[in-house]
Amino acid sequence: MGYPFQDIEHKWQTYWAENKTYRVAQPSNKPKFYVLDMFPYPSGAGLHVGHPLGYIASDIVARYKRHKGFNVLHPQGYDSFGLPAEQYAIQTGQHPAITTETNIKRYREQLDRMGFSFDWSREVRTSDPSYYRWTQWIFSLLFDAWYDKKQNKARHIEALIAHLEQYGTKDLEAVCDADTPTCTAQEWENMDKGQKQMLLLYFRLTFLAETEVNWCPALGTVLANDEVVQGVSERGGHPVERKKMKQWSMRISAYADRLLEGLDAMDWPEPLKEMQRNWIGKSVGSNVRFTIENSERQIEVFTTRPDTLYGVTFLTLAPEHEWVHELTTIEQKLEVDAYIAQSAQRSERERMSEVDRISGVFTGAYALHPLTKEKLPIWIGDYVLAGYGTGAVMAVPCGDQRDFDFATHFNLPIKNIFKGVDVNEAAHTAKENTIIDNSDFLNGLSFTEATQKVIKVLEEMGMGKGATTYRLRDAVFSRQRYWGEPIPVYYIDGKPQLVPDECLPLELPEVSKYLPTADGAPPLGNAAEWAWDTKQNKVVSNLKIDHKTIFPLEKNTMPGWAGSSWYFYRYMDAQNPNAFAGEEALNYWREVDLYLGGSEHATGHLLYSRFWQYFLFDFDLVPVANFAKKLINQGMILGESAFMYRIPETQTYLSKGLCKGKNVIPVHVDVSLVSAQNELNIDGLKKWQPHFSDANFELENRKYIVGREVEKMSKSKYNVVNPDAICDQYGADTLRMYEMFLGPIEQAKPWNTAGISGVSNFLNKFWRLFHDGDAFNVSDEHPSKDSLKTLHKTIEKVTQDIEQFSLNTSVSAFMIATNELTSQKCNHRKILEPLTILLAPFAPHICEELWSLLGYKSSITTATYPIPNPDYLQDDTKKYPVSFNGKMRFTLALSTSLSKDEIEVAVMGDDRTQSYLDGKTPKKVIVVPNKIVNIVV
RNA sequence: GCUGAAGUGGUGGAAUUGGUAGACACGUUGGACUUAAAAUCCAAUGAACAGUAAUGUUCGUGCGGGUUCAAGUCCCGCCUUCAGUACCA
Repeated sequence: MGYPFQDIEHKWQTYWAENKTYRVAQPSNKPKFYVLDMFPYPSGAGLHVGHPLGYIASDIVARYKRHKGFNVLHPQGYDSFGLPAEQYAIQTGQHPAITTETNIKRYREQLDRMGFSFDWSREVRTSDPSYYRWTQWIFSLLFDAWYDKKQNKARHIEALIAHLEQYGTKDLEAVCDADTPTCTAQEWENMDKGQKQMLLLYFRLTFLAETEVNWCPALGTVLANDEVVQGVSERGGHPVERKKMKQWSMRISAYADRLLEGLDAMDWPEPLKEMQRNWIGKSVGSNVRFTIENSERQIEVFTTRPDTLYGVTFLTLAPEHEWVHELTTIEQKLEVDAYIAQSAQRSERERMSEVDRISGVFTGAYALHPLTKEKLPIWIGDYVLAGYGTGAVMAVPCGDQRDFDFATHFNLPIKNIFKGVDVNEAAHTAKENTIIDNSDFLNGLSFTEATQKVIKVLEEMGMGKGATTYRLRDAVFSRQRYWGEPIPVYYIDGKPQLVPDECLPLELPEVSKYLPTADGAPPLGNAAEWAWDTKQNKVVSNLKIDHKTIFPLEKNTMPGWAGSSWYFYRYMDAQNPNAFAGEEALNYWREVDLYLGGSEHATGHLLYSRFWQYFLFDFDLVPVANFAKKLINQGMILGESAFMYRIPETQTYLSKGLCKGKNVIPVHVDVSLVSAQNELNIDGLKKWQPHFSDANFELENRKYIVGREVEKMSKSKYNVVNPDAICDQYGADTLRMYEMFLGPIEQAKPWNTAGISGVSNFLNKFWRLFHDGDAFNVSDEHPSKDSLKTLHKTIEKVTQDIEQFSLNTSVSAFMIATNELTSQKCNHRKILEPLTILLAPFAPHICEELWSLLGYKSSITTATYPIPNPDYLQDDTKKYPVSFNGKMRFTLALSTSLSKDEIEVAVMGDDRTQSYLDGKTPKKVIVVPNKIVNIVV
């Protein structure tokens, strides 16, 4: 029988909870270490074995650092605003807060069973008013801020107002978007309050604007770009369409450059940084203006290849471009209108599946080339996107493949401007080693030279200038949902006003229904009390709205990423009623030292959080701009789904081996009904879902064998493995070690219990080593040299592995050590003590028990981490490859303690060496740094 | 298409970063204990060939080349898988 893990685990979990063992002292004179997991959304399905992978790894580091003498902050909490609880509320009428509370309770039970060392006194929940009060506060801060490009930081809006009073919008061009109105100081002074407010909205870091958004009719809400996957909503897979709406946005684009440049210095995984770089998508080039024939208008295009300006043969505008209607000639009008209507109808999804399709229409208008004054036809094509650059391109068919295809398709001219390059078949897109030709003053220049020269000439002419564009869009911040943070804003004559800071939190009101209202307003429109009384400074009934002192409140709520963009600071000082975190706490903990989470958050949470941190840093509210020193992406644990195979239109299921060449429909079955050998438990199946009771099964070798496929773990695929079941059968320590043993932490892998007995055996063996029957049995004698060697080798290896985050190999190191100690029959106290502390981060319960059997109190605070003794680490011999006259012949074991002369002797003394030497005396023996012994005869 | 990661036994995965490939574990086979089973312990286990045997030889890290005394590791060219992204001018 194995060791009594159930008793032990229960005993210590109770002990830790009662003694508040993991509560963190602050401040402390110890060095700090902050290790954090991305907090979970508490879903109704509970935790599956995939969730804890990262938590176990971070818990191991946290426990290790504690033993190493660090003051470790290792908190946990819940990202508890979210769509599923709201959808459940819509279906059942149960308040999302109740659903959330229930789910959190379940999560907590599951987490506690795995023996995590979280300091629960610092728990945060994003849906708790005492928490989202500060989310709202940061929103207000962003509202009262603008980005000063000259100082390259965010500043208070008062500084902008001062500027406007003195200079108007002069010198602010670089700060704002192209469509920002301009004014003089005088004009500013003459504006009324509302007009001023509207102008300021063009500068505020969170602002209200008419934006084209991803509208999901099925969910009744707006989705962020990263919540839309392949044209359908990430959650639920509903279709998404483009729609213009008045929305709150966050001016993340102001930080595009800093977000990009900041990446270089960060210790985050390179693939993740690359994803963020692509997402920000910086392109350097220039804007070029083209005068329209017979018009005052100029069309501005963005290009990354100004050097190819002489290769332009036509212009293409996006169908949504604002001047399309104005430009189109009467003859072309019908055709153009039809094209615009048709492309507006095409969904994102269709656009994507028809990438190859070339479509477009001529407007009838012409532009003039800024240098040659040639007439260039203006076309419309949906390969040009309204939302990127200026929504217009200069088409250079010889240098861009899409322009080339478009030109070929519509028989437009193609002009070659590259020396010695054939552009009859395809465009020449390479920049390097290309010489510009046929381009007047640019002839003979390279890409770089030509680019610089063209931009200079265009700038002198006033027809263009160097420009940079980003793919990164401002983030839409409004959601038409109930279960989110209320936006602390009310409206006077449609102009947004902040709810005063001292009145926060602005708490979520009760509503009669969680659906949008009949007239399409968000769910908060259903609230009876949702108006702001500016006299009393409180929420009052909607009926009292008089637009004099009582005004309507904002009905949108914040998106899911709002609360998760700053939560790591709240853990530092979770109970503080006066600040999001106190100064003392912020200056002590500073930033997260190690952050663990999935790479799926690369362009969402991790980018938005960086944005907010830069902003808070600009306002001197946090000590560092970078919130996480080191980041590790743990790989996802996938499920191994099981399938039965049904013959269509029957209740007959074929065992996997019988399906060959037959038309069968795979049907998911619950993985808990399947053995490790893929045999289906048919009786269990019939009990699981009664409609299988009259099914027929065609067996092979009297067994029904299921098919397997690796998929994401999900309730609907019946492939979820609950960690509780593993804890029941093997214990939490085994689960913890097995999840680490599965492979490198960063790697995605399917969950498979095939190997778990190996880890379980190891813990039992380790236990038995120090037990005689049921009795604890250690020897106080001095351990043998071999045992000490085993011990110190293991200390060194495991310590290195934890530092390098190679936790799978450290589990192996423990297994090797236990095997060696077993064969040495070593049960010495002096071995067990350090080994227990070494193993404690991985298997805390069994180690606490052994530690107390050794006669000590809880190891968490009393034990210090062992240090390897180098005396026991040296091997007696080292193996060197030996080469003769530069040719390697064989490997020779040499004592490490030998001097250079002695090495020669050792070489000479070896039989095989002698036979190679063939009686000759070596001229010299060279020991080179890479451990090769060279013998020159 | 672009960007990134990865391809090693029947399986999960090691390999001190250029130096005995396959650690550790699962699985499999054989053995011990047992009336029996479970549990536990011991041994073998990349492939092929030769040998009664100890052992020896050859081949082996997706494919094809290259550098080197020496390549899973470095270089060049391919193939495959996974992830992100996509008419981004």
